[in-house]
Amino acid sequence: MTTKKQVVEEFRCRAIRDAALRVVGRKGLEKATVDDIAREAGVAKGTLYLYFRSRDEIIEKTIGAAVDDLLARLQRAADGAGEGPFDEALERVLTAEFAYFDENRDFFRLYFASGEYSEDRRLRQSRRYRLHIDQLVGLIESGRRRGELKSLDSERAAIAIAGAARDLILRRIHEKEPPPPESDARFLSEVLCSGLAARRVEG
Amino acid sequence: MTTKKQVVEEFRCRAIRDAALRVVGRKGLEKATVDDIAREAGVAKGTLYLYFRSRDEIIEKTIGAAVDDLLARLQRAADGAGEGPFDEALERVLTAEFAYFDENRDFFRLYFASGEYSEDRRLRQSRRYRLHIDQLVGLIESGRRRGELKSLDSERAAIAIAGAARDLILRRIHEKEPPPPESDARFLSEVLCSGLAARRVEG
Amino acid sequence: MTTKKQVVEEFRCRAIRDAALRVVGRKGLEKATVDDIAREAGVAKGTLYLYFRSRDEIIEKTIGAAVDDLLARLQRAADGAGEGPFDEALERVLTAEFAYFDENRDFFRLYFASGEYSEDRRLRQSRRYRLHIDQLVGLIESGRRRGELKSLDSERAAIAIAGAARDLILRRIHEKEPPPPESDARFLSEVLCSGLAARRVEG
Amino acid sequence: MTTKKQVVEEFRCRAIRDAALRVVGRKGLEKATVDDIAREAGVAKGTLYLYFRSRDEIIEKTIGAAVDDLLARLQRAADGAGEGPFDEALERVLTAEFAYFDENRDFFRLYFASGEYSEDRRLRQSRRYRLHIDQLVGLIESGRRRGELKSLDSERAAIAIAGAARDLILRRIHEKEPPPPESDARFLSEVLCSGLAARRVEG
DNA sequence: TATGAATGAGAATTCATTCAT
DNA sequence: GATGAATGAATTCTCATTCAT
Repeated sequence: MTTKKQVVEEFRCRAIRDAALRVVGRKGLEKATVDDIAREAGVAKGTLYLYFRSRDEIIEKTIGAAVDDLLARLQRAADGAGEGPFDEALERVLTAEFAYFDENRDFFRLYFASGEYSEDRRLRQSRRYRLHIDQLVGLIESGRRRGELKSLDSERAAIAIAGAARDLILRRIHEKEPPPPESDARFLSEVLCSGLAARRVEG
Repeated sequence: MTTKKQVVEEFRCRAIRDAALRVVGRKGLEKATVDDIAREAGVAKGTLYLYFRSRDEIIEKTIGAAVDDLLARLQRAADGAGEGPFDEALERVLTAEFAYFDENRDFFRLYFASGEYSEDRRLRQSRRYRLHIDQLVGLIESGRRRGELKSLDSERAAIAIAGAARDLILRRIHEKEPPPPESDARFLSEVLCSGLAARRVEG
Repeated sequence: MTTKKQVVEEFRCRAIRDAALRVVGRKGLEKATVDDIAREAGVAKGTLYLYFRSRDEIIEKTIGAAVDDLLARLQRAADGAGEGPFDEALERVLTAEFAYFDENRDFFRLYFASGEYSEDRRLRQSRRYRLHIDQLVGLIESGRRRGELKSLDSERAAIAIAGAARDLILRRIHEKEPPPPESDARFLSEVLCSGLAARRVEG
Repeated sequence: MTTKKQVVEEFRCRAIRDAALRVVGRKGLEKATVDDIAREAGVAKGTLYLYFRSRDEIIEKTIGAAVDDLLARLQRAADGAGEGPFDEALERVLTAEFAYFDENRDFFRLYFASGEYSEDRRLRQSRRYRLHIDQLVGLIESGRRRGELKSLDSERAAIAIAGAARDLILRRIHEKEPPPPESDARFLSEVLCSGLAARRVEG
């Protein structure tokens, strides 16, 4: 059973993480101070330490929860696309990803900031990146099983897709008026599926 | 004429930047202290301030010089590939990029770290990113002029290529025994040129 | 209403200023470090920064508060002397000034130290000096209105009085056994009122 | 005999002191760095240490030489006035003092800065202040011997005169268009000789 | 539980002094 | 003698963490 205590605890934790997300989005990962987060959350500094062991844990869990959230969305997009052809499924997943970043610039900044090197953090975060990659691998594998795709190293392909998407997101963020998410998603999906090369009739 | 003083100055600056590069690679962008850098460079803390105005300037210039170095290498790879077919030129550029990161794990870490969000820093660094993108745009445009490539938004394509390469580099770094640079380069070049989809005879 | 928080804040600020006063008295204006002041105040260094923005602000406010304190005392002395003859009023003001410095050697040192040249500091402090001068001008003007004094440039006179008093204070500080404040006050008051010249019957 | 070496040495020392005087006048006693002084003097930093043992010695000797210079001028003014009546002699000395400061704003700043508290410095400088006071004492005593002045504590009087003059100088410095030196000198001389009080026929 | 004042280790920066050239 | 690059101790300021209320 979930006690009232646990409910309150979870509520507070989320409020703090949300505040941290906003502050990190605004000031960057290392520049976000515990003071900033407490003020943004509307609680006293000491309170943070009732729910988290350290500043690092706040940052860690904030990034973790945000990435989990993104992955869940992408998963839903991929799942819903379960049976359709690969290129449409991919397009849908990418659209979900682009749209998510458009809605969450703060999150985006944090997401990229989280790439900042730190041996410890990277190791702890890499599990999430793996999940993201595994989603894409699953999508590719299922396309291959249906004969839609070439036989290829699906993990390498997944990584390439994730990276290409990431940089397109970066561009979207910097642009005053980014194209609709669907546009970038279709573009990338097409390049990836049919390539850049002009079609030649296969001998 | 280049005076002796200027030579010494440039030499010292480079030594300090090299030290900073190693320290940042080891400890991360924000964790690298002025003490660390001085110790690594084998000079006194005050000496750093003879050549740089502040810690921030050291970091800035270190990243800048390293990225310039990479871009110059990539440019050489692309230039040398001037006349060849697009897929080979792309492969050569990507090989150069992958090889560079293999040789410079420290730099790699710094390069990704430099993605850390900071409005100021990002803006100042973005010029270099643009140069990288422009290189790829040039490559694509020349492929298109020769009729090798479809008509497409070459900037979007360049960004996607850069991102895909970046994440493959990431994987290389994490792997104990990454495949040779040529392998990843050929893989990505092929995916990008001819797409993931199984070949179907058109119409 | 004055909240408890404000009371505590004011109390702490005063304690820090008092500590700063002692340290500056002991070590001089520029030699007084933040560490010194914190130690003297019996608080941690960081605490100072909860109440003051910078070392400079501590010094500034410390001098300012001390001078305000002196001016208030002198004003009380001058006010109390409101109706009496000029020479007695002046004597009372000077006695108050001398006595104040006797009680506050530290302050005295700081007061003179505050003369240290610094365009900014001087300008900010000059308001207080003006108040001091204005007090004396008021005293002189009221003496003139009562026909006790010659018609003269009362501001120049006030400045001369302030300066003369200052240097007598300096001497008091250096002497092992200075004469009672009343003695110097009477001396200066007499010189200023009736002059150094032997009396001649005016033809 | 004065060797060439000594001539060069004295020349260099003076050049450095002059530079120090200007820098201190511009930046204040504690803010004037060895770098500043060397740059102003047009020599290398190390050179300063060939002629002075430390920064402190430079400051010390600079102040000392400047004050000696002033005292010599005042002495000349007082000497020249040897036989005249006291009030005229005093007026001449004060005129010389005011004029000197008008010509040397940098010096003035330094002179006041030198009042900055520092037990050591004060003691070393006090000899010069004594000389200044002794000059005035001499002037007063000679006036008394001629029956021009009341019988009074001539040292106290000398100190009061010095202080009054100092603050009038301060005012001159701050004013855009100070009155001619003679004006302030006459004013102060008159106040001091015949007092502020309206003349009453002595019963 | 919640608070927020206090802490103090740690970071960046300055500058008097030295010393190899 | 003269130089000025190099030094590193000393200084100011920041901020994660604690703890008495």
